[in-house]
Amino acid sequence: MDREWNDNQPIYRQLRDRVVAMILDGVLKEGDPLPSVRTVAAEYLVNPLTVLKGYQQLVDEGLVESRRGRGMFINVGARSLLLKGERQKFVTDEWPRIHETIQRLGLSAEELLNNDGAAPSKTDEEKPKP
Amino acid sequence: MDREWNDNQPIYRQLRDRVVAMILDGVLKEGDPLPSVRTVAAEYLVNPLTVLKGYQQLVDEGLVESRRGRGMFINVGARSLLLKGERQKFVTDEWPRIHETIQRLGLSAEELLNNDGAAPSKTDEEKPKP
DNA sequence: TGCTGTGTTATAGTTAACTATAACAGTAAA
DNA sequence: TTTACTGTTATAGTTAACTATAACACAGCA
Repeated sequence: MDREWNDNQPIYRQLRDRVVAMILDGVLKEGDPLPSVRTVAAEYLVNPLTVLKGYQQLVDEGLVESRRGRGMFINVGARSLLLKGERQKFVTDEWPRIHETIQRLGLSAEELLNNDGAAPSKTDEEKPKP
Repeated sequence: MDREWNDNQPIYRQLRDRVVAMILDGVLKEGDPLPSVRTVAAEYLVNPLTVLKGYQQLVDEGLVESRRGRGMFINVGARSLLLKGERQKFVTDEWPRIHETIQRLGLSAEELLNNDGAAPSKTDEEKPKP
């Protein structure tokens, strides 16, 4: 049903990324509680410690506050903090490599960015480098 | 000096990806020998077994042929085989996730395409979702 | 108080990735 | 043959990620 887990990345980081995505998408707002460690562990058939590790990462980043006995809650300013940090990280760390790959494969970055997830255009199959 | 290794991915797969990139870029052509296992291991301060594992992957993909005592050589048709396979993999497996991230961060195509690794443009810092 | 839900810590075991060290096996050239 | 490269296999140890199981600590509510 769900695409579940990606083999390229440790689960705890994928968990962290999901929460980040939910904050950016506005699904989780400041003050909202995160789904409990045990709940998530049960739902995704994962060890509670793995979930905790992902959540701890969020605490370390100042995005989430942990209150023993109560739960974990989104901090105020979490979203704007993320918009700065994640943009920075993406643009300087990830995009350059991605862009390189796109060019190497002879794909058009423009086309990919404008397509809303539609099928890729099937242009030249062979295009030997000069 | 070099960006060396990326922590998100096992070294042997990064090695595999580098060779793939060299093939796509035409740095390594059909029939060319790969740099020897021991050479690479020494140059990158990595265990020979790790290099071998990366190379074996290429053999399994039919991109490279191993000749005991001689070396490892790029197969004929390796590049065109890659152009098909890697494009497919990128467009269907990797790009959707990337595209999602870009939209989530509210990044624009312009921003990404114009920057050649320069500083990101500082547009709207806050842009709450509806 | 007792119960149930939170986060947290402790202990211990498995697997994949990586490492060190060494030996084996084939090719080619001096 | 000897030397010096190749790829390959064997043995064994470390670390990070993940797992199972259990207990501890705190909050809130009946």
